[in-house]
Amino acid sequence: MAKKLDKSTEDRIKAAAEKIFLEKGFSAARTRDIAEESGLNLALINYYFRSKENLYNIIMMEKLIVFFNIIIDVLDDVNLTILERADKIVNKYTDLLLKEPNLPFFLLSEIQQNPDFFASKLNIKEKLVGSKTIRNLLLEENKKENMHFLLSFLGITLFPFIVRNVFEKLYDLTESEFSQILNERRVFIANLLTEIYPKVNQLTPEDNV
Amino acid sequence: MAKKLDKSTEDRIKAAAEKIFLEKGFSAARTRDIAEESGLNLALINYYFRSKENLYNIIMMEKLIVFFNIIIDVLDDVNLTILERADKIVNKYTDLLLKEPNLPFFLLSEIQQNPDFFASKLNIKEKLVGSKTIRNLLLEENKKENMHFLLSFLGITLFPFIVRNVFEKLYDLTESEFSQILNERRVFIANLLTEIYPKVNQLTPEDNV
DNA sequence: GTCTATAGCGAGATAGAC
DNA sequence: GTCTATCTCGCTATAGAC
Repeated sequence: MAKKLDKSTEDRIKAAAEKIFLEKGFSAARTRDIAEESGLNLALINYYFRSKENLYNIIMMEKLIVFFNIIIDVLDDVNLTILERADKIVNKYTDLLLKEPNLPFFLLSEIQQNPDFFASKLNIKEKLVGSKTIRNLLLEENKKENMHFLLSFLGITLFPFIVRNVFEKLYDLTESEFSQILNERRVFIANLLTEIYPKVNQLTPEDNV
Repeated sequence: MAKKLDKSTEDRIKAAAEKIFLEKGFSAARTRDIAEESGLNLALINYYFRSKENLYNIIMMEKLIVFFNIIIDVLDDVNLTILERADKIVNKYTDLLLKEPNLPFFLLSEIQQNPDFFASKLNIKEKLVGSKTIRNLLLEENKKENMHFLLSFLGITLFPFIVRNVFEKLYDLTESEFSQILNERRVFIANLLTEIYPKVNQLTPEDNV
């Protein structure tokens, strides 16, 4: 505690860049926007980070890690049942994405533009696909069913955050009204998963408690 | 039939622009890319469409209509039960998005950058929120539950197309392998909806058959 | 380390020949 | 209508004073 209250110049640039890149994406973001947002000077961005692209990559890496670690950290926690793990993932994503609404879209656009780079970096792939739970899911005979379940679970959890803007505009909801829906959704998803639990139950025999 | 086999210059530019904009988005797309893709000349883009932005808007409008009409057209079809309508929507989106994988992301990025413009244009909002079925969903006392159901249904249906690249890379799937999963998913979703049908059933009393 | 001024280039748009 | 050549501007990056 009691770290420096006023952030270093480097941190101020990073914070500003994070905001701008997450809002606009790489191409539409201008280094001038970042300079203005940080209250600092254009030249300092290159002094500290060498180039716009380098700064972008640093932020993108950090965000990829934050995002995927939510799943990675919980996936093989054998102290929890599958449903408890699912619940924990839902809650952690809800906490994160209420704070950083632009995050899913930011990561998607990066992966969209640069899929091979995404696959090779950060050994996210190894950690995810190498996890015991995922291996169980994918090595079984009903691999396809498991893939559908995974897509559905993540869809139910993440899709509302991805289309947040669309729904707010279509239904004239304020940000805080939609935030409330997203908060309530933790329970809705938990109930939904319980209802279809027999199905889940079949899918990961080794892991169930 | 027997329309001109070789498309007009205008159509060739539009086709090329569609491809490039859907791949790269507005900012990253260059008019030079579009010229090259069409096999035509840079100057012709401005001759026919006046500006990059104008060309982009034309394409974006068309795509918004195509995308939202899938829901709008089926929503109030009283000849179908709610489940049959859901099924039809799933199948129509699957057909469309197998052909145009970049479409959801393209529309999302537009709405992300320009939410107010999206809301005001094309009276998509009026058509969607004005539909009898949606009004029933939203005017009831259990409005919140219905919103959750809608988010879940669309999430299960559309999310796999949105994260297509991510899953292909993480699980080393070819395009055609994932296409097969998406095709099989029509049935998976139909079954899932049947399982949770009692819930659906409560939600739209006026409409059920 | 921080700033101002500017170099250098890439991209959209257009003039003008055919 | 279609092309080549070019104008112009806005952006990233950097030189150089403090």
